[in-house]
Amino acid sequence: MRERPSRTSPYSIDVVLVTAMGNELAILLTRGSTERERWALPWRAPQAGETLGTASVRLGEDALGEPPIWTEQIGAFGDAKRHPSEAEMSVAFVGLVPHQTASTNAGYTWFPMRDLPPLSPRQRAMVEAATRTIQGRLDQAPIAFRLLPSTFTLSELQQMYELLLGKRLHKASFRRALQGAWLVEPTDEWRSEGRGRPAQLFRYAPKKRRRPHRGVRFDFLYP
Amino acid sequence: MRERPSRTSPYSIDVVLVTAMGNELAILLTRGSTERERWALPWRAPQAGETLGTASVRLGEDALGEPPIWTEQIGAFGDAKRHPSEAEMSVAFVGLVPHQTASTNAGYTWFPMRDLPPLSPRQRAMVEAATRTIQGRLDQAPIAFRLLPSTFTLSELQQMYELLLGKRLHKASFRRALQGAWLVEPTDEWRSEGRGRPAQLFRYAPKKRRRPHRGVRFDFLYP
DNA sequence: GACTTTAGTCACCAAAAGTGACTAATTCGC
DNA sequence: GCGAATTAGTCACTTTTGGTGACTAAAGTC
Repeated sequence: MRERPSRTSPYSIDVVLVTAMGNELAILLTRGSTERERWALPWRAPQAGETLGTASVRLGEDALGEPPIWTEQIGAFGDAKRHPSEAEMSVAFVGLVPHQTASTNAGYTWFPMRDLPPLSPRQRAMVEAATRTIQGRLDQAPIAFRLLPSTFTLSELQQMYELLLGKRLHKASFRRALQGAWLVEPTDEWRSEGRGRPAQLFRYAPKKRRRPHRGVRFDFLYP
Repeated sequence: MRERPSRTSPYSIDVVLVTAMGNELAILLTRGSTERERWALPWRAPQAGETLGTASVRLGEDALGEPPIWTEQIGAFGDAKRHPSEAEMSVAFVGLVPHQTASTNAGYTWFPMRDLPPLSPRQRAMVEAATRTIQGRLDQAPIAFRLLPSTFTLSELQQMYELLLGKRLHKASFRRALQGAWLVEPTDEWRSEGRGRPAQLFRYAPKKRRRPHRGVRFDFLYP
């Protein structure tokens, strides 16, 4: 990403690295030295012998010292013109970073998602699409678990889901659904955190389960 | 798509055009004159002043004489190497074609999805991803309605959903869900089709509806 | 020890989905 | 014409899932 090819690259690969910081989601930005000091998502030009997926992983490694724990392609963005590169088009990925490993290499900074500096229109669109991708995959991939430490309390897990979904959940309903899905198993550790009853720690340990067997749901959003 | 740029293009834009033919889904292929007579998805190199989305629509127009009634990006494909173009990477779209307009321009042929000729690995991956994209959007966009004529019987609609989902649905459940979603309204026409009671014709006429208000669903697929 | 705070569970109700059986209206075979 | 077959449309019943408030449990605070 640092070295700029002499000729403008036909497309770029960008990554939206997401982590949970406190009660907020945060994404990683860098200040490109050549791009008028503007903040930008990490990106690079495609390199020979490298697939799109491995390029996105390398971007994460360059920024954090280790690869994101989960990545997924968001899509190709070519309609919003402006981009830190002058590439006509960009392929974007989301990557999840557990909070422990959220220390960055020099030149990279976490920004709370609610308060981002100005980005190029195309990268702004990527951040919005990243949120939608995460929310859409939330019940198909262990996204919340990847953002938590390996053991966690059920309240922490619920707070993570609330953060990712952007809405409050009812405690009993959440736990009932969780139990039905056989996704967590209790450890024999408990954690006392200030006042209140200590909470039992759980780990992510999915078990085989009969596929939920549903019919059609017409969840149309528009009138 | 016909004219080949002198230098290999950095990427291509491909489209998976889908229609319903009889009891099967079909996709549109073309036999590129320069690519060893192999069948391929319609594709073209990016052109100046054209966004990705409009390029995919133009591909549909070139093949069918009119644009697909609905398109959506599937994603960028760069990992499977071989492609009719020698582009390193391709951006793929799905497009829906109503059955009435399924007549093709010269050089294009519909193939039933269950029985496709050999395609390049990358385009094969696109076809599989197109199916997943359609199934994933089925309850968020009026995909089934776009593949049917403007009026249809509820049995035809159910058969379309069964085709797209690849599984049988229960008649009463299907209709109950449909009614709850306020998606169709009856016309005063009936159609008698061979034997059996004539069926009432309906049209797609969504009404405003309160958003279904659900909690978390953990539909994890893997053990 | 009374009060507060957080964890964890329970019971009840409402909504949604699964299912088989029923009635209705037509064509087919005779 | 008439019964059998076929397809459409609806109903009633059961099971499952989700929403919700209230309850008990175990810690800290004063």
